[in-house]
Amino acid sequence: MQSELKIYNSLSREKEVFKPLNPPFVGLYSCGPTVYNEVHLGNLRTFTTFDVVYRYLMHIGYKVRYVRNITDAGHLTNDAGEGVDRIEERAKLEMLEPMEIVQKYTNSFHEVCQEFNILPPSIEPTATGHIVEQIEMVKRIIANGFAYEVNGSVYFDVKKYSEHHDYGKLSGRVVEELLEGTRDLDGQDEKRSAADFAIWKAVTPNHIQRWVSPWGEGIPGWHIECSAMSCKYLGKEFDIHGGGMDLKFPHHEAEIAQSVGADGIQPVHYWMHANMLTVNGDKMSKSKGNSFLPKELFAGSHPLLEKAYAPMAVRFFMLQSHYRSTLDFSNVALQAAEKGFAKLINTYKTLLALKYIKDDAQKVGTEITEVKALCEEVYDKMNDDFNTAEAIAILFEMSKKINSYKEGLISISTLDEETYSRLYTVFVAFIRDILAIDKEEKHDDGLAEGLMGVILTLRKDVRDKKDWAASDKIRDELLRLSIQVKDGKEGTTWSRN
RNA sequence: GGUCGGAUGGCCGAGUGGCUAGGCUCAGCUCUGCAAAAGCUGCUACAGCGGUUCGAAUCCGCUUCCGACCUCCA
Repeated sequence: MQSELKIYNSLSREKEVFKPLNPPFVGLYSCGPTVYNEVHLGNLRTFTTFDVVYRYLMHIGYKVRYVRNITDAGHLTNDAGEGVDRIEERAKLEMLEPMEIVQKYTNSFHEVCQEFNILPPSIEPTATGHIVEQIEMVKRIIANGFAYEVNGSVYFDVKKYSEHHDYGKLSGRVVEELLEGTRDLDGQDEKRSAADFAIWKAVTPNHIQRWVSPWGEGIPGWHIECSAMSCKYLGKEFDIHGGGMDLKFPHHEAEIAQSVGADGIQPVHYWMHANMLTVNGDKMSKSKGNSFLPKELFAGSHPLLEKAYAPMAVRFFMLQSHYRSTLDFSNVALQAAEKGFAKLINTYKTLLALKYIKDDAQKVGTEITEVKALCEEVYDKMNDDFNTAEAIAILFEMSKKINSYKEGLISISTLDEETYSRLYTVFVAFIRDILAIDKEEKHDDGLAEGLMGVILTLRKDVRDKKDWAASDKIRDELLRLSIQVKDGKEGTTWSRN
């Protein structure tokens, strides 16, 4: 590949050439789910985005340590005392221990990831497993004078911090406005300013999740876990931090402040933010009631869904847009993607079965140049801030070539061996390792293969006798079982619809 | 209200100061006993109004509309 990898950095609002701190190693952190509930399709878009980032970085030769956390400590929905702890709320609802809730939805999350072909990260740390690290970090922030304790809770002092550092630089907030924007909420009196946020929170006696700290029993603040865990596993300074756009403020902004407040070092070199999945133009979210679960999608069991969709078709649908654009979900869009996806996968299978025939007499320079160019362009597109949409467009160009070789419309010998092998390698790598859309659906054992072999042999007999009625009857009946028979020049093949 | 982002052909969705996005749909053709698949051809768009420029959909300004964040959120 000729081009350098460029990443759009939310911090600078520009695409920057990616320069890792310690090549060939790359530290990648992305915010994982809070496991009080099932993840929905919108959540999955972000995880898919960073899965592709992870896969691509590895593909181009980096040794990546990918850390994606699990938030399993409950956090109050606001700092002002009357906030709800969603994990405990859920625990009461399901009459389970908070840790049972956490385990249940962690398991479910992992299952969904697997179906979506999302790789497990290198390290998947939990917030509750790192209480000590979080407490230590809070101590360091207090020691540096950027936090204060009130009634067993510790708050980050945004005003104090902003006297020395730029709070709001990631999300484009103006500190003065944040500090002025005090809304008179009850129970907010503990905080010196409305902009301050809890990094340790005292809990009421009936709260189930609780840990001992120097400030009494309580729970860690939401933002501190990512700071503490990224620091522990990737260092005080690391390469890439990702997450959904909706985490930019306050979560990521707070992370920067905490890390700088504790250690005086800007933690992240490249901030990446994945945009939202929308439904009829509105952000998909649980509170808006327009979200659905992956399992509903795969089963087609939701009023918004006209039919069931295969996980890989949905993954492809997401990858057909750029991660920084919003992507609008709709049945027509998904069905269009489904067809394009099937086309690409058919080409992939064709390619795996294709045989290269070397014949130097048939070589055509323009064909070789064209195919070589495609192989380079597809990397150029990915190097341009992981533009999967454009990369997929190139794959479709390659697809036309590959199908033409198969159909004999273009002789495969127009390519020299090196170019053909390059095409093969690149196409397979993109489908299988980078976009990772080749996961076969769970089907039966080899029985179908065997039965179809028998049926097609018998059908060939009647076809040889030009008994088209019998031949078509077999084909029509199989079609009713969603099996498509294709009579090609090289014999008959079949596929599931 | 503040901050930021977006408006692209029948639909989805990239991108860009002048050169084909791509997919889906539709029409036609080739191939085929017929289908399916595949290939080819056609359909040429960038919200509106100004400005900069030899040239803008792409840069600047204004207008309209939409969204995100500002509270838990991927």
